[in-house]
Amino acid sequence: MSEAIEVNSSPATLNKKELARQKSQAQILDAAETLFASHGYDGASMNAIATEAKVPKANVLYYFKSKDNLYEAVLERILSNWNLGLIDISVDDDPALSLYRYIHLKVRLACEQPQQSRLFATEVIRGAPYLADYIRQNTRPWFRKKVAVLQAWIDAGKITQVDPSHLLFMIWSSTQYYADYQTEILILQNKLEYEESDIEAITRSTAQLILGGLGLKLPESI
Amino acid sequence: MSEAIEVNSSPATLNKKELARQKSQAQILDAAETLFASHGYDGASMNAIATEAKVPKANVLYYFKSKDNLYEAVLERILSNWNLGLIDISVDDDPALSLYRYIHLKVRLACEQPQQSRLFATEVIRGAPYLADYIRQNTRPWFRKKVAVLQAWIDAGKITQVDPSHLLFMIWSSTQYYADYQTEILILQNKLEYEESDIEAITRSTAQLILGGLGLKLPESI
DNA sequence: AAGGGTTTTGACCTTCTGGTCAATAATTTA
DNA sequence: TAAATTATTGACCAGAAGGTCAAAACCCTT
Repeated sequence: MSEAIEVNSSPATLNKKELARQKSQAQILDAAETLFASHGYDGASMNAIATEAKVPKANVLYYFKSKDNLYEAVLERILSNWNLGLIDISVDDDPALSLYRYIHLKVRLACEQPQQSRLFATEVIRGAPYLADYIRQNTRPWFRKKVAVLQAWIDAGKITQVDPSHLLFMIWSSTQYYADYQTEILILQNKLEYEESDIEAITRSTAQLILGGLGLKLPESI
Repeated sequence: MSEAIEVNSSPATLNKKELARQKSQAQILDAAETLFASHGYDGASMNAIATEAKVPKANVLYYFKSKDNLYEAVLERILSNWNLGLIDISVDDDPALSLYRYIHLKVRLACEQPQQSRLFATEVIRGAPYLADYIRQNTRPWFRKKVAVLQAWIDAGKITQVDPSHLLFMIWSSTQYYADYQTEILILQNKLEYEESDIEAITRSTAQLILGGLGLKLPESI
């Protein structure tokens, strides 16, 4: 991924120009995220994004030199947002509790920010043209560390013997599913939208199945 | 010449026109499926589809009146293909065995026909503009029957008490994930493609976790 | 062999695409 | 205040989009 649009973060220079720039950029990024997520890269036109952001199209191209560039900026914002709330698991942690927390976090993210998850999904489905490098250089090392942690838990007899990679994939899939397939899920359950109680119910059921499969019980103190 | 033979020969009138039509249509549908899956609805142009199918663009529009129509035809072919291989579960079945078989089938479908799964995914992510009706009228009744079966198993004490809907979602997600996120999974595992042995390994791990979460063991006779 | 219907195809149409640019307006700096 | 920067925006461009059409090629019937 090439360089992002620079975001001037020095709080000292809070003149009107900086304010306008940040406001416009945020508006544009929000609009782009919405439209890229719902219509895909090609389905979201610069015109539609500009209209949604309530700025002229030429203004969008003034801040983000090209559509590619804008798309990259949206992806980067999503990834940095995801990394912020990331919960880590490590060898000495209690498996049941830390896995439960990780699942809870992922479910909440999926239900509360489904757009971001969906945009990520469409990017990967297309073959990850923009994210392949990121995954190789950032996600893979992280993934391998977590696999090692899970393997250590298995070796210590803390959880049932199971392929750690597939365990991680199962956690990712079963949580992300509620974002990506939201439309189908809501139709099947005859609902209009997720409620706060759904997040808890989904977390509980998902954690129950996965932890159960690992020979663990749901942690009592939540 | 051979009029008497061809008229009543078989359910398919096998004259040259019919053959050409079926061959062309199949070529076009194949090409459209490939391109819709990899580039999305808007990303796949009629021109590209025609080139991939090795027919002139006007020919594509002769058989399928519009892009919308072609897209619908592709979706319908996928759904009918999926319904063909569908394994049903019913109350009197053995939970472990029938769930294992269902998971196995889903994993194989995901690994061997990832395109179809991905196209379905992008359609649902976009809000299922074409499939919402189908899901409401076909999938939902089927879904509720299966939920009832699972609930019956729970009531009979055959499986652990868990929300049946979420159980079904977990099976769908954890299998479909290997198609939709194939790119990411292959990068993380440093592989080029799935092998036959992967299908077995994925099935085993997935089934082990889900069945374990239900208080069941992997069936020994597979 | 002739006629009627279907299939094939290149040329063409309109609309929309991402992107450019020069003129103008606003703000900061000197 | 004047000069220099930076931001805003309508007009515009070449190319690609989905779709139309009529002439030609093809096949089947009679």
